[in-house]
Amino acid sequence: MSIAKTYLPKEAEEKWYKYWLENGFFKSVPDDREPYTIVMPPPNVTGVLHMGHMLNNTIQDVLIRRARMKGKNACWVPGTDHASIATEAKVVAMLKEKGISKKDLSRAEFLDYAWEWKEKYGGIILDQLKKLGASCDWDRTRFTMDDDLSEAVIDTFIHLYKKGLIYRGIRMVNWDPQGKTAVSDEEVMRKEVNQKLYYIRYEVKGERQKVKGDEESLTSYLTIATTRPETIMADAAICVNPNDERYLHLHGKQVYIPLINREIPVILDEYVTMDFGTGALKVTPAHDLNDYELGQKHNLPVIDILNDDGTLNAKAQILLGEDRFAARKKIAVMLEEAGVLEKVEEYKSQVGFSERTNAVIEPKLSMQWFCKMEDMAKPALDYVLNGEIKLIPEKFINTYRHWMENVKDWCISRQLWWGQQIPAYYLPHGQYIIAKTIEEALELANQINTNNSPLTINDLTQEEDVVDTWFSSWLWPISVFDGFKDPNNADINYYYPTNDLVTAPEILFFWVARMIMAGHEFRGKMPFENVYLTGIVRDKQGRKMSKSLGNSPDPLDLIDKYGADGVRVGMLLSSPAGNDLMFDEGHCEQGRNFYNKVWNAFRLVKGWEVDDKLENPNKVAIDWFESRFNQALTEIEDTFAQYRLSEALMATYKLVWDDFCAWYLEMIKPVYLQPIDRETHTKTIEFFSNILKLLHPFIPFITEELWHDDLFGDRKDSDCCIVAQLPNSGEINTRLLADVENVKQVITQIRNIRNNKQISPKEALPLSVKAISGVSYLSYKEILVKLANLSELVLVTDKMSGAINFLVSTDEFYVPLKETIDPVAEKERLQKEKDYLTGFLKSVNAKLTNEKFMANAKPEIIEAEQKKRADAEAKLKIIDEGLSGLAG
RNA sequence: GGGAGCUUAGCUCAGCUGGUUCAGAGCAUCUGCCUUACAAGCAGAGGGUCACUGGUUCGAACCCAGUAGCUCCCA
Repeated sequence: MSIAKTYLPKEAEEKWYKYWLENGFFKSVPDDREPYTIVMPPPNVTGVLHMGHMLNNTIQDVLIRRARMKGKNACWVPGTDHASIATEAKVVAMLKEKGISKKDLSRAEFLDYAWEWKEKYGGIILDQLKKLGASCDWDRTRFTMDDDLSEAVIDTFIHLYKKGLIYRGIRMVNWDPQGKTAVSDEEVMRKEVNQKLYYIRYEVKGERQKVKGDEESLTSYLTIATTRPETIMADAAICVNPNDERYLHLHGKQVYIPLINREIPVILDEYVTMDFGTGALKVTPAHDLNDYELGQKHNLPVIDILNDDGTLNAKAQILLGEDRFAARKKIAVMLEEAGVLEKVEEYKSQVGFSERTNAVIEPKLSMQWFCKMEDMAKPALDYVLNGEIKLIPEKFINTYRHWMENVKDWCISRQLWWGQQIPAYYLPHGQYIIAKTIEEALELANQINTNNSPLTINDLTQEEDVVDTWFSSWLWPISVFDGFKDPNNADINYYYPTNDLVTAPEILFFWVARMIMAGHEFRGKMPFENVYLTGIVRDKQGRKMSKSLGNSPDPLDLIDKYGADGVRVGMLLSSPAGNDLMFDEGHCEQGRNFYNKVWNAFRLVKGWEVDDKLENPNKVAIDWFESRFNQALTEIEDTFAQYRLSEALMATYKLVWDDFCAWYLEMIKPVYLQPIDRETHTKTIEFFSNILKLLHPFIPFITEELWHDDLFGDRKDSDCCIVAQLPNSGEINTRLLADVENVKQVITQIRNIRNNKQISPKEALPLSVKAISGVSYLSYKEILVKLANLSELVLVTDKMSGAINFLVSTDEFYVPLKETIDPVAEKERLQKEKDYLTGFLKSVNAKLTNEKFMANAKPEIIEAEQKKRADAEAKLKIIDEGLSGLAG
């Protein structure tokens, strides 16, 4: 079988992914092996693959493939979450296109449409992950609204309610007027926005008569500054700081709200910042969290002038039905016309946006369901603080702790239909029963029913709201293994707790923390051991990649262009844990170049003819690479253990490109068209096979493709790289490794001489060595002769004059050339080196003659310094000889 | 306003408990090569007052304090 000149990723990717699936290599069932489990953070069903998913899932796939190759029973559970707000918004939009309004549909009808939508589009993102090579156990694919998972959500709700951890109450919530639902604090993104600060005059009651001239007008008006003039109709008071001398005369007064002339009091509270705006704050309890608290304190009425969709209602008295932002513009004009708009300033402030719909969040008072967090947060914090759960990188522990120590109750209700409907049933008089079914609720209701006639099902109405999507996903590591339905089943007992969770720091709180809480609450165990936090994928300018900015490449296009393997390498190359990744297509190119290198190295080896009569001239090279490979294996193992994936990849990259391709293959490569000996050939194939294994987690497709080449002999169907076992590290001959480093330096020096003197690589050069370091260069003669193209290598004991010379370690090398060397330049070079060494020796001596150093430094440090001194002295001696030789 | 973190080569980042020959890598750059595995390549080379200022120490990129700039989180 011959091999193509270039690797064609597309074909290989389709072929091998299919092959892996057919052979069930991704599947996992509990057995005697040690499990290694990852649950995929379920992407949104509405989502399409973006760069963040690419990074996240590449990392998971590398971890899972590696575990599989280490003999563990690797299980990667995929799935999606139902994303209630986002999905509902999509479905509403789709219906709108069909000319259907959600209002005209019953809940059941709407849900039918939603499920239809989910069946059609919900699997797209998972299919896209397959293109990346994700080796998930697809048979385990779960969706947060699957029957079993939904049942788990309802059971959990009931469980927590019974424990007193769920309650209903009026609270100021983050209202999304577009999604028409409350969202949690964590779903509000704050952004700095250019706004306007309106200065509005409120007339002071009983001061009107005095108006004459500017000075007096100061007492007849009170000016406030606000960014939200459309809410003045909801004002309940004006608040000033009691220490503010400017307003002493207003204490106890009343003012009139402009335009509607409603009378409100001036109240005093130190909460008000005197130097912000005018120092007078309009208090609007219904439309601002801080104002609400202030209102509670001062017993102010709550006047809510906004409808659920953000338009003004009858309580506003004016601008009825106008959207809040339209109303803002209009009221500014009205205020201006009324002569009460003093000025308008540009102002930057933080505004909350809904993460799901991007609508500006409206603080709104409403009846919502809450989950108490304090008791659950405590143990969840402990898992992380005592190290049972490791956050990688550790710097996130602080953030985690800060959040858990200041946790607020979780608003879990959403005014939507897509999701699990809250199992609360209202009785005619407003009491409610929490029960799994309406029948159960009815039974319970009749137990407390004081009426003579028993209640019927028709008397009960179920709560309209659904629970927050996170109230499903916090159960994910348990529910995907049916840990609620069947708490003692084989899967949950085997796979739980899972090993690693790979996710983004942005959801450390509202997902990771809550999973830990749920894990503790429902299993008494943490849900995972390690949390690997990836960074945000940003563009070259450091901007977060997003659809709206249009700065994100389509991952599938990238795969098309560079191959899945290339993109995987590209994602991993510059992504240390927890650090943002400045994505650059150049990295994917580097990835492609890398697997291309592997491909070509393979072509070289494959092209060799074997001659059984030949002796093996490459024993040293083989021994060296074997040691080097084992050394690299240890390093790679170590970096993986620390979850430094980009470093592990780089170490592998260098082992393959530098050590194997650039050095080893060059050392053993036969002269063109000449055959190679059997032993070297066999060994090299063995090395190559190990390299493929080591590379597989990073570049699974090309390694599988090469694995099946007949160079490796016949393979059974099940003999695949994906399930091959990683080699164990063998002996490392450190002496040999160190010697070869010297030999490589010698070769580099000679190549340098060629470069400088314009000598062709084809012209063989003689080399003499005066060695005192103990390296036996003759044992590396084959390598030196071949890679430096030497005509001879001789050991000498005397200095050679008139030859180009260089030092490696403390050994002196001479290349006699016909061409005479320039004594001036040579002298300069030696003098420079001498100056440097003299300085260096001086600093070493300074340490060694320093009593405190000798007293405090560890013995091995002192020893090292002594060796430095000896080496420097030896080198100086050689250089001095060279200098005096030139002088003479 | 509160909290956390960052600042090392042109770029992206390593640098473990302060101490191996003078701070490392990859990419990019420069020089020379179409040397029959690979120009998606080969062989070389250059490039850093470790943000700044002080302090601790025999010794500081690393520890401490302050300054400046940046990022994130919370309000």
